[in-house]
This record gives sequence, structure tokens and C-alpha cells, in this order.
Amino acid sequence: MRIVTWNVNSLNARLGRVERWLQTFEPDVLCLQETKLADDAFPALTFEALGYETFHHGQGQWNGVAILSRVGIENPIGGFGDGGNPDPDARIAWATCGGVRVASCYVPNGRSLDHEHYQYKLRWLDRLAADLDGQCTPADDVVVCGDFNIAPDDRDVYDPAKFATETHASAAEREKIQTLLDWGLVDVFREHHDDGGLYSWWDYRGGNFHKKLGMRIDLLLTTRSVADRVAVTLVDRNERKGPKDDPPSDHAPVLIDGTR
DNA sequence: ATGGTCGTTTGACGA
Repeated sequence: MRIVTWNVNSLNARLGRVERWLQTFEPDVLCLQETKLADDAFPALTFEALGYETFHHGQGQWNGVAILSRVGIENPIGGFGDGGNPDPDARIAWATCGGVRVASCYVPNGRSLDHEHYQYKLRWLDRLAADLDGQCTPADDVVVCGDFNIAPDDRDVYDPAKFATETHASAAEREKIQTLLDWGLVDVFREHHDDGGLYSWWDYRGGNFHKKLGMRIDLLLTTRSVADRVAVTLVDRNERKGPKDDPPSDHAPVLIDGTR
């Protein structure tokens, strides 16, 4: 299975790129974040023509997540599947694809450590962990992926000192990732690459991409059974490049691939 | 080490 996560920062703005990327890489499952579309504006037919079933959970203007699959989509859920109050933001979609329970997540940014949105982010991650535990066991084939807006450790940021007072690298956020790992998920890209400087997001401003100033915040967290079958993990940095008339997302796709 | 950039939109705001 080849499974990919990609924050596209508007699917309208990125549709041509996504179509070309699907044809080049032929993933079995593609999880998208920040589609910024309402459900009735999601281009399902475009993806169907390329051989993909889709499930989109959107709200318009902001947020929006999707799962594209050419190995089936079963039991889709838009939002948390815990039966609690609906999240007003469209930030998570679940579906079972080829026997793997998949979540496409767009974790709240947090904005700043003293902002209410940061508390929302921490609570959102608690709810994700509970939702995961309610739907799956660590013995299942599970992939929880997406834009976590968290760099799991200091190798994943270009300047740890700078981020000591900012979101994305705080101890509280990293503890939420650790909770998911303790439950039984594996940061499978990190399992394959020890080096720092391997990022998935670069700020549009200041030429940060070309200066190699980024963060690894797009993660594929898988159960052990999935991680043991993964042979290749990569970030498609080339997709972060491109001309002004066909600009890239500020995130690159992150891919895992393995046997079966 | 910061922002000077994007995308939503047509004035800011979010990332």
C-alpha cells in the first residue's frame, strides 16, 4: 500500500497539481488537508475519472479534509466519531481503505502559546486520542496522518531556540504526540530517517524553502503492523517548487510505501 | 532570525 498525506492549502488553487501528482505517484490512498471547500464544491468526479473514490469533510473557506482511495472507502466519518458535540471546524475524516483504518487530520495551529486557540489545539489532540481508542485497537491496521502542526522533536525544526517560545514545538504539544505513540502508533517516517533537516513545510515568506528553513509537521502515525510493512518513506520536496502562475502549497506530500 | 507570502477574499485575517 502507498499512502500519502498532503496539506494542499486550498484544493481549488492546487487541483491541477494534485491531478498530476496522482498520475505520477499512483498512491493507493491520498489524504488531503486544508481543501478550503464546502462538500458540494469538492471535485469528486475529477478524482473518480482518475480511479479514486473520495470522502470529503468540508465547511467552505477554511479547513476541510479528504480521503481519496483506489482500494475502497468503507465506514467514512466526517468529524470525530465519538458521538460528542460536533467540532465546528472540519478537521478530521475517517475511512477504511483496503482494510486500513485511515484518519486525515488537520490539527489546529494554536497561533501562540498564550492564545485560546492553543488550548483548543491541546483539547483537540486529547479528543483525537480518545476517538482513535474508541474506533481501533493497536493490533489493527491504522494510519493516523495529516498536518499535526507539531514538530515531534528538535530535529524537526530548523531552530529549536526560536521555537522554544512558539507553538509547534512546546512540551505540551509534544506530549500529545507521545500519547499517540504510547497507545501504539509509530512515527514511521522518523523510524526510517534519523537525520534532522527533513521537513514537510516551509513558510512562503522570505524564501524559507530555498534557505532550508522548515519544519516536519506532516506525519503518518501507523500501528506496528503497518509500520513493519513499510519499505520506503519520503517527502516529495519537488512539489514545494514551482512558478508563480502555478504556485505550490507551503506543504509537500509525505509518502509511505510498502508491500501489499 | 525577521519578513518581505500565500489563500480566503476585496479588507483584514489566518497560516
